[in-house]
Amino acid sequence: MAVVEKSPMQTEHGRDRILRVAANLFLTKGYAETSLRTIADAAEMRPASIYHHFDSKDALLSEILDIGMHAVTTAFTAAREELGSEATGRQQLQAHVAGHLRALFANQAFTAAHVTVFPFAPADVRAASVPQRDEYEALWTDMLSHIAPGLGSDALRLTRLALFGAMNSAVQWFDHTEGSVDDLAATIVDTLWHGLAPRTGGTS
Amino acid sequence: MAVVEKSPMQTEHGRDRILRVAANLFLTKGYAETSLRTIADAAEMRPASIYHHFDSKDALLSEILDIGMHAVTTAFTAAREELGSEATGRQQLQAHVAGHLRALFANQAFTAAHVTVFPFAPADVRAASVPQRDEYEALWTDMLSHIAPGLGSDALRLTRLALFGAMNSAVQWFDHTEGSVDDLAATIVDTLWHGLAPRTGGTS
DNA sequence: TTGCCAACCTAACGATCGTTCGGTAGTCTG
DNA sequence: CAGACTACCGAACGATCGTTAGGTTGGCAA
Repeated sequence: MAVVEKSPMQTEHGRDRILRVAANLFLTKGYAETSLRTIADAAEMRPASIYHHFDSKDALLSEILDIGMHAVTTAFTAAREELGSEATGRQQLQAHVAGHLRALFANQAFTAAHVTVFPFAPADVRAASVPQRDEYEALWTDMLSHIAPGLGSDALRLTRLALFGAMNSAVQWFDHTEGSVDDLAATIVDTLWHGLAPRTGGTS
Repeated sequence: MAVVEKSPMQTEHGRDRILRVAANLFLTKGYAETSLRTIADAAEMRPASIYHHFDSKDALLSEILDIGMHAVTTAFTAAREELGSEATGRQQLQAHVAGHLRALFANQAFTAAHVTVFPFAPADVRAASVPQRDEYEALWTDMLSHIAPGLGSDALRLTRLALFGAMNSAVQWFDHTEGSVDDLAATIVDTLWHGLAPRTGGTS
């Protein structure tokens, strides 16, 4: 599996280590703001050594974005296949939100980098990632249009963007070692499903 | 009567022009990715001239962020004062969403820069903007907690983040010269207010 | 043992960065 | 007219950037 599931042990070597520390630095400091010398320091190497594993700084970022988008796409299709055909719309939504969140927390820097780093990535790198991003976006749009068929195209887009805004920001404040990711998913879905309108006769 | 429009005409000079072109460049290309030479080119100046108006590149960014946050904060309080005390929760929400959106489209680069540029701004600049950001965030949290008193603190935060995600992303796809900003606000509020659940039979 | 190759190193390259210094026009004041 | 001030400019500074050239090392294969 390309998905990084190793714990960040000191035993990690070479290529994988570069990828992990670079992803974290790109996420927290930004792409242009992170120099190869900083990456090399964090990976306990010299800058030149990075070029033994990657063609360029751009290629390194490109691979990081690939890993991240692959992780969430895999999570999405896995959630879909685990759902029975009799699942309600809300159950489908919750399964996919939980899948996205789990992928987000399991591969933090790789997936989260898409939110913050992508917009400012060099044009070449950005262009290479666009098809994967569009594909993932389409998966969500498709699912949402099925479970909420009454929504217009603007409302559909806004719902997706609002949902992504809530999910992706969670990585910045939610402590997944304390709280349950499934509970978080339930809260997100619950809020989005019922809306803000005063509940007339809700249970619990 | 003299025309007092301050549209971004070619007649714009010096300081204001630097601010506007820099804000647009920071928004589209990123802070570190935009050099002072690029800004100077866009403002039809030489790089050294910028230092006649601003102490440093950081100071320039700091002022841009200030302008943007001031615009949305002003829009928020203006919307609140225009509301009568008998306004429903939904009317309050809609007025503030419309205010935020109008401020966003009127000062595009300045306000939008907060979304994309702020996270990677130099630590000093970021620290200087944090209080204003927190203040604006608190305005929304406070309002949301009043119009949806049933929400827990996590749900409240998620609602705010989802709302911001929807509103702030609009700047990237909504054409405010064609569609009405008020209609957009209505769509956002409608979606968030009623939720995704199949509507039972309520009137508009 | 010899040869090879992946992994890493030191040292330096040219380019670009933010910034500074010392000017020069134009305009307003007295 | 002299002086001051605003707005801008040309040219350069040191620092840092991504990148490359040319080693050195250790382990495995034959």
